[in-house]
Amino acid sequence: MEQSAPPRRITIVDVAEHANVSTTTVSKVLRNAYGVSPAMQAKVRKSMSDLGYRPHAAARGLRGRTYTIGLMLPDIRNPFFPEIIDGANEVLDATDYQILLGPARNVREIEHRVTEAMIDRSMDGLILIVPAATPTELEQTARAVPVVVVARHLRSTLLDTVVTDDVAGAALVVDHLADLGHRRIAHIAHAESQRHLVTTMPNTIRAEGYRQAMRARGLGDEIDVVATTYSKEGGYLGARQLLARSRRPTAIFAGADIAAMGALEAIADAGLSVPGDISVVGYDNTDFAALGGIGLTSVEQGGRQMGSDAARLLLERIDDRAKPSRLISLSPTLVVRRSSAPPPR
Amino acid sequence: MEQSAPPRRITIVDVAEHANVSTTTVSKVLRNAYGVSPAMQAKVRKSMSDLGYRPHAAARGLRGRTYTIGLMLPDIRNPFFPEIIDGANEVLDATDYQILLGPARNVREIEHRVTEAMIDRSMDGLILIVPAATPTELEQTARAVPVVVVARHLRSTLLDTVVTDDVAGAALVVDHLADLGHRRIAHIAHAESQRHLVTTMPNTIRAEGYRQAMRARGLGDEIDVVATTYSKEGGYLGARQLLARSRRPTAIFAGADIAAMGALEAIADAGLSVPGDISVVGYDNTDFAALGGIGLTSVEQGGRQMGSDAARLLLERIDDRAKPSRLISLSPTLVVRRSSAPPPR
DNA sequence: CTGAAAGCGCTAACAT
DNA sequence: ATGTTAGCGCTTTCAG
Repeated sequence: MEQSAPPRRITIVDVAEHANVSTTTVSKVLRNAYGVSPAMQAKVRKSMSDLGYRPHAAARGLRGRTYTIGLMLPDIRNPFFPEIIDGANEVLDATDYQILLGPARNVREIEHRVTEAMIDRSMDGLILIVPAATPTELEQTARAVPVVVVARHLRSTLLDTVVTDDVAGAALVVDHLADLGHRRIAHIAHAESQRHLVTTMPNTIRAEGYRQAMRARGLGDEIDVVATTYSKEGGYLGARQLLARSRRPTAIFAGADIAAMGALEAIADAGLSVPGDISVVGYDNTDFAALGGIGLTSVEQGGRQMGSDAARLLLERIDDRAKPSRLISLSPTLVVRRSSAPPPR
Repeated sequence: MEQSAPPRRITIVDVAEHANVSTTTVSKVLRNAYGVSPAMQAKVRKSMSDLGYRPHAAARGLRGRTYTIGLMLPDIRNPFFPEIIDGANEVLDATDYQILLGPARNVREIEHRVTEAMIDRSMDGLILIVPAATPTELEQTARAVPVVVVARHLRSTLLDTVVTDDVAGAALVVDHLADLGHRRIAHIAHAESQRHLVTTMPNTIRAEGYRQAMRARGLGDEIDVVATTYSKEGGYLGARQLLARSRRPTAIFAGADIAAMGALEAIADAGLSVPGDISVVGYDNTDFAALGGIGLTSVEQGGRQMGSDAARLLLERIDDRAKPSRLISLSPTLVVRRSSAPPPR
């Protein structure tokens, strides 16, 4: 009942009084700024902990930094993104920066709203995971705040980028399956609604990589792509279409593990076995792929690495907005498990 | 190359000049505050859109609100949480509030750090999903900022709560399996490391509900709980232990769908079939449970509902911090699918 | 109904 | 090496 009024926050002024110094000195200690004697340092720090002082990030932001990094991701249901986030946290944990997540729920408008919200809250930098925005929009954002884009194949002087070589990743899959003797290798893709994004989105590049690799193996006539979405439902529906073909594929390459999950369901529902009747290969090598009975062959992108690289690039750009932009491209590897084997007969 | 200096932000002052009014008026329009004539309203709004003005949330926060709501969740890998988040967004989308997520990575210290970070960024309110903090700590937090706790069985005058009846949920499962003829019904629980939290955490209450229900059905002697974690790995390990029993259970009740997933893997690895050899029931009714081949019987908690209720409670508390606290308790239901059937023979 | 002016907690020139 | 002081963009008394 005693709805005790929220006790007034301890401010820099309280600390200054307690330590008998000026607020400037306290501020300097706070920022580890140059020009404070060790003695002062200690005295001020003592006052801070005595009083239980915590800097007010929002207020700091009005002049300097908020020590906040915004991470936009398309949705929170895709198990690949946590890897990236873990990677980013790995480097940020050691700093004063705090990550806050903004999921875009796979809607362009929401992505836009979230991104603006982050800027309006004066975050120090943004990590954008597979954003659906146009390159122009992204550069616009990058003009307002340091930005690192993850998993979009674009290059700009205004922002840094971290990607994996999706063409190579798709080729790994096709080559692996072709080496096993498969010819009818189908691909479940994520449909791209934005026409101008075709050259920069990982899903379209993965599909294109699949086509190239098929041709390179002399399997151009067997190219078979169904475009749904990278989701359990998408994989399920895609696989159902493929299984209904008169000449059924002997192998399915799903553009994402989460879609492979759906495909596995559809295959089971159809009374077929993996890999006996049909091989399945995923992409992302999420922990689900590794687990027990499934044993999904999948492409490892190095999500943690992408995340930590992104965080590092961002920190460096925050410290020096003028530094030349960088593009980090990681090479994928294939992790072979039980879901891929030679075709039947 | 033209590292054009980030164009200065449009502020309330620019708008005021453009509209030939004072900043006060602009501020009032911004907040829909009382005492501005319709004419003024229109004029100011026009200037705002002409200039592309966007309020600086961080600056607003220094005096009033930031229109930001922080949502802390234990981890982003559990597929149940997105439901809650969707529910919360459902009500918040219509407002000026923006949700930002802070994952705690299942570590108490990180949860604490995240929560403080949200307060320091002067968020207007916090939604805490299954926090691991003690009731005292939670009340402490609630003194600093409006708080709604989701999925902890606690009652406090300082904060609002949304829960489901976990005792009833566990009973639904036990009764269903017992009705099918099962006697050796085992439970995979999430171990509680914090002793004092035993009475308020959903996992412990679910386990206790299981015990009660078993006794009520005269199956007290068959009670069998393995405590691992609510995760794929936890379910896998738990099921392996259970399958190794000399008298193997004929049914497994996993405290969360994600653990049930692991259990299903372990059962498949052991060469057993579901539900032929063993029945499996989950909790949370995540979309994974519904999908295709799996068809997992599971307890529906109404995650979306929990999320939207939480958001509503929070908005109301933000508007009136003195209003009496409320506890919303939802009743779970059982969704029966193919993974549960009568025991063998 | 509208405006002037004093902060919110902190940083960054600019003194001293 | 330390202190004074003017803002950052906005809200909010308090006058008019």
